[in-house]
Amino acid sequence: MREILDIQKQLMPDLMDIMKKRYSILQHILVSGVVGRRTLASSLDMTERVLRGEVDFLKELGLLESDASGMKISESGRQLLEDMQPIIKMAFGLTDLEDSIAKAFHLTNVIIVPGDSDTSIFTKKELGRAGAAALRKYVSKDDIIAVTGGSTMAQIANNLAISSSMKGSWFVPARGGLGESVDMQANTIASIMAKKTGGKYRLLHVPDHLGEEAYQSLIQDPQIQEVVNAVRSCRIVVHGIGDAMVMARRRKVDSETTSSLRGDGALAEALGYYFDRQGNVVHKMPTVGLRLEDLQRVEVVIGVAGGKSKGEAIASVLRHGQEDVLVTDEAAALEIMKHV
Amino acid sequence: MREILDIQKQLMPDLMDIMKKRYSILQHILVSGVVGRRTLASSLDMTERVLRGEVDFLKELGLLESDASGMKISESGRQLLEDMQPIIKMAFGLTDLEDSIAKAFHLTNVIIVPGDSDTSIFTKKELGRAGAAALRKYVSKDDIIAVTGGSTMAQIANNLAISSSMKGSWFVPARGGLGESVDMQANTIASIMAKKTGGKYRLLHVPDHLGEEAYQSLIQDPQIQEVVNAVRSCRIVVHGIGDAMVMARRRKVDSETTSSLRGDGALAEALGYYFDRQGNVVHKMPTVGLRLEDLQRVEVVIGVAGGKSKGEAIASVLRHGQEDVLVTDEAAALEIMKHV
DNA sequence: ATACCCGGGACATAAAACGTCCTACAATGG
DNA sequence: CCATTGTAGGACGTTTTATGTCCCGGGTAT
Repeated sequence: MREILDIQKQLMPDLMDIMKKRYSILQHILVSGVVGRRTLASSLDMTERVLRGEVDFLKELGLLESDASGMKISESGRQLLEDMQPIIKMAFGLTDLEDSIAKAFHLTNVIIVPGDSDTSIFTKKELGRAGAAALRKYVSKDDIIAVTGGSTMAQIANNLAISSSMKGSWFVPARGGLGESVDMQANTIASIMAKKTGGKYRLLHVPDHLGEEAYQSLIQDPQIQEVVNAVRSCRIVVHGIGDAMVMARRRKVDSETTSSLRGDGALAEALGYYFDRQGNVVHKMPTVGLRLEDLQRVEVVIGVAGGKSKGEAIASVLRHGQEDVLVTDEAAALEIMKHV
Repeated sequence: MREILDIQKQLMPDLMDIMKKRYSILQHILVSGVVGRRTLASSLDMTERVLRGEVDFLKELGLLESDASGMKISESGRQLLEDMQPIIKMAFGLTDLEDSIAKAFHLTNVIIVPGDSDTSIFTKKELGRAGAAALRKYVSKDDIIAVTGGSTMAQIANNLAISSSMKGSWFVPARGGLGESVDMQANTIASIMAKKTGGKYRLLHVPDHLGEEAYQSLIQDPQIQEVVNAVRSCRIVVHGIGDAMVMARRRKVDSETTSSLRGDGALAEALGYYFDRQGNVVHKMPTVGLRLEDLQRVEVVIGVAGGKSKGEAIASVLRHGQEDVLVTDEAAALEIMKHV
């Protein structure tokens, strides 16, 4: 049932907008009884002429009638409106959630896919598709795009396709080695994305668990420096968000640091930084690349994460306030709303 | 499930066309493997430029990829196409039926609503809605519209609404008294339609079972003559189609005529004429108004009838070859196709 | 009677769609 | 190896559509 709308959305992204527009016109006319064009236009926040176009169309379809005293809904229009109620609720329930989250955390765009990535592999794939679509929407020619690792990011990479708008783009890992397994590393993701889209890539080969001395000499290396500079001048960042403890375990962080994290109330992880409930940074991984302060200069920061278990973590990162776009799933979104 | 598509068809018929267009483009690309714009355009019967617009759009959406050697479908495009299969079939299965019937009987337009009017009152209402929509589509200012009686026609009248394009129209009964009950009479239907649309009407008051002498003097009456002339100069005819025997019974035709009808193989009735399987007229009701030969001059003849039981009758009338537009239901349409 | 709001006509303008042609490039077949 | 064919994509003038902005005659309520 909902599936059918999701499929149609893929083929005609503006379908929902048109549907909602026409529905709300009819809805307003229904509740108003008889109403005039100008009155209706201002109450719907449309220009008169645009409304007129729609109204003429709806009249063609026999969904509303008009005479010199104004417009009113026809019988078939009323019936249609009634039949549409459940569809509208289904279709725009998530839209309302998106708007709420966007407003609560001052984001420019929120995309929610139905389901729960924790329990459904399909939802996870869908999250990847939506993430890829979001990236495609914001990218422009010759952009530098910094990406992180993780299974969600891997899904996004999976769903990217060759595209002329990304042909000149550079994909780079946002940060160096973070101790992830190879196929989930930022380096891997960046190269896959580049291959899929026809773009180019540069990698940051920074071994994990480097001593301080070796680390210092490494970051002096001109090659490394060049990539790091590219990363810090990126226009777009796409990153995953994780639960702090889960990430610490996955990255085999030593027990001392782990207990320190726990003590500081670390909840979330993103871009190698650990955040507490209030969105404060309580720890950062020792590696090179994009620093949190660089984000202010980055034009588009896209966070992608889903699953009920990650809801609280996502809320923490959002509270830190550097995100522009969030791509998540329904289950996580509902959790996020509990923490506003 | 199908409901949602029907609703969308009502609210955004234009989007459904777009959906079909984009689907068939993807479909063609899928089966062609790699194909070029010009080749595809001719095989889809589109101009190159229009196809190009769509293709650019689909590329934006990541549903297809293109390089110098041609276009091919992307993985998400292939997946989408698969997911859409049932939706397209549900949404446009009837469209294919419509085309087949239109072609078989040389009609300019066929409209099929889902369901079976025999068993579902909802389908019957839907048939009325579709009939009203068809009439609205063909009517222009100050037309004379001749209508017949019957329950289906009554449903059409029900679904008409006030409309500026019909304000100057005249509604007239196609033929005089045919022995139907009052609320299903052509006279009644014509007056209801006029009231609903804001149009005007003239009636033909011809009592049933009139003697030959009285009949002759009646049709000499100037008032009657005037209406009859109006009827015969109508631009649009909307009529029902019935099963011959059912109609004979309903009109209380005497037993002699009934058995003669049976002997002649009368199958269908329309406009007071009885037709056999081949579409030949085998009997006509003795009354005034539109004659079958007048139909040739009528610009738009719209036949409206549904229900599995009427399928064969509809096919008979269609075979007579005077129809331009047919509005029917799925069950009848399937029966009709058995008689091509 | 009057003041107001109505739908709908009109028109200039901005924007989108479209038809048409061209160019550089890849593949294919001799 | 080259000619031929088919490809995407750029360019540009034209047509169609969408939109903003008025205005007018006609109902309606006060």
